[in-house]
Amino acid sequence: MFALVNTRPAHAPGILGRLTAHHASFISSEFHYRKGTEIYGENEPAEYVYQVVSGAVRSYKLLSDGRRQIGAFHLVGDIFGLENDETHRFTAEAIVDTNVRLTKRVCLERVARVDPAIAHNLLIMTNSNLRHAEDHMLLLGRKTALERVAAFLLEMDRRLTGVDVVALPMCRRDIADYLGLTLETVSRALSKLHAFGALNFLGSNQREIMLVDRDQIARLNA
Amino acid sequence: MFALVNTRPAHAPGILGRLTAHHASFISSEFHYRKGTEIYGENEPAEYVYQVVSGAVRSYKLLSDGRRQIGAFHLVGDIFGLENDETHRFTAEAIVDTNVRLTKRVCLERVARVDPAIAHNLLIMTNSNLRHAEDHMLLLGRKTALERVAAFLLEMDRRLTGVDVVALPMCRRDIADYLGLTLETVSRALSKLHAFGALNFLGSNQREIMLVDRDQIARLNA
DNA sequence: CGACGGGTTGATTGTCCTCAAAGCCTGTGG
DNA sequence: CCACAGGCTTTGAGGACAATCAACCCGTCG
Repeated sequence: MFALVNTRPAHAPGILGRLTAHHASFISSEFHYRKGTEIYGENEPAEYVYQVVSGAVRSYKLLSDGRRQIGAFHLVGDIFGLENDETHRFTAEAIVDTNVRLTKRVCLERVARVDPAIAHNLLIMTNSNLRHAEDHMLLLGRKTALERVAAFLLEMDRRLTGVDVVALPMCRRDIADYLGLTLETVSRALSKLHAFGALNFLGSNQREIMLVDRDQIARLNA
Repeated sequence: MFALVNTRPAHAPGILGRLTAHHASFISSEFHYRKGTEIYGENEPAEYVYQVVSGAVRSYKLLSDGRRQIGAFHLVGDIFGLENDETHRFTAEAIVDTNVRLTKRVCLERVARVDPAIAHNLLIMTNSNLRHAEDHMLLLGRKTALERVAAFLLEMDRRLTGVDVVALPMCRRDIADYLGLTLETVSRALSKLHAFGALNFLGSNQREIMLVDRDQIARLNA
C-alpha cells in the first residue's frame, strides 16, 4: 500500500506508510502506461486508486464537441483516481511513459471504515483536491492569459522538484487545456515572459524553463 | 445540531438528525444576516459551520484588483463554511436577508473523531463540493457565454424547489461572477434565450424566470 | 529523405468586455 | 401625493483580448 498522504518526493512515505504491515488487504501492485494511453475513463467504475511512481498524468473532462478541460496534472508522488464515488469523474491519461502503483478502492474503503486515521487521510486528500479546484476556478473565471500562465509556472515550480529549472512533462496543448486557453496563446504568453526576462528556455523542445525572475512572475499572478 | 448530510428541503433531517440527543457538544444556534452582510471572510479562522435556513449566500474569492469569482451559491438547506481547515477559503455574504444555523467547527470535528458515521458524512459533503467545483472548472474553462448561462439556469432549476418558475435570489452581477462573465453578457444571454422562446420573465425585476423549453436549454449546455 | 509532432509567430476574426445611456421599480422625503 | 435618487436591468456602440487560421521552423524517427 502506498502512503495515503500525498507527499513528494515519492520516497518520503506518508504517515501511514508504516501501517502497511498489519493491513493485509492493502495489496498494491505496480503498472506501466505508455505515453498517451488511457488509465481510466470518465464514468467508468472506479476500481482502483493510483499513485504516480514516475512520469505524469493528466485528468480531464470532455464536452460533446471535443473541447477539453484538464482538471489536474498528477506528478511523481501524487495520488489520483480517488473519487469517494462509484465512478471516475475524469479521464486519466499518461502524459509520458508512466509507472503507477494501484490499490483496490474497495480495500481502501474497507480499511478506512475500521481505521479512523486512514479515514481521516481520505478526507485530507479530498480536501486538498477541493482546495486546488477552488483556486483553479478563480484562475479560469477571472485571470488573464498572462496571469494564468504565470500561475501555472509557479505551480509547476513548486510541485516539480527540479533544481532551478522546471522540466515540464506536458505539451503546450495540455497546458492550454489546463488553463482554459489555446496552445497559441500559451506559447505567446511564454514568449512574452521570455521577452520580459522572467524566464529562459533550455531544452531543444522548449519544455525546460528556467525561472529567472520569480518575483516578476509572482507579481503577474494577480 | 443540523443534519450533516446536505438535504433539501431544510425540514427533512439528514440521517444524523436523530443523533443530536446523545452528542451533547452539538449545540447549534440560529443567526440572522441582513442582505449584503458578510458572514465570514477569506482567511479568517473557521470557527463555525453553517446551514442556510432561509435566504441565500454567496461564497467568493477576490483578486487584488477586485475581480471576483463566486465559487458557489448556498441555498436553503445547504451547509457551507465546512473547510476541514483552520481558515475559510472564501468570503461568505448573505445575498438576501438570511437565517443560518451554526455549529462550532471544533465540536463537529471532536464528534467526528469518535463517530465514524459523522466522519463519513464530512467526507461525503467535501466530496460533493469537490464534484461541483470540478464541473464548474469545465464550465469556466471551456463553455461559451450562452452555455454557461444555460447551465446556470438548469442548476438553479434543479436546486431551487420552486414550482415551474425559478426565483433567483441573486442579481445579474452575482450570476456573472459565478459564471466568469460580465453582468451585461449574462443579461444578453438571457435576452437571447427569451428570444429563442426558451424562457419567460415573470417578476418586475426579471429574477423570476419560467423555463419554457428545458430541452432547448439543456441542448445549449454542450 | 520525408513525414510527423511539437512549437513559434503572424494576420485576421470573433466573442466577450467596456463604456454609455436609458428604462423600470422601490423607497424616501418634501 | 409627487419628485427624485439609487439599484438593477437592458440595450447599443466600440474596443480589446484571446481564438482561429495559416505559415514556418525544428527535431525525431521511420
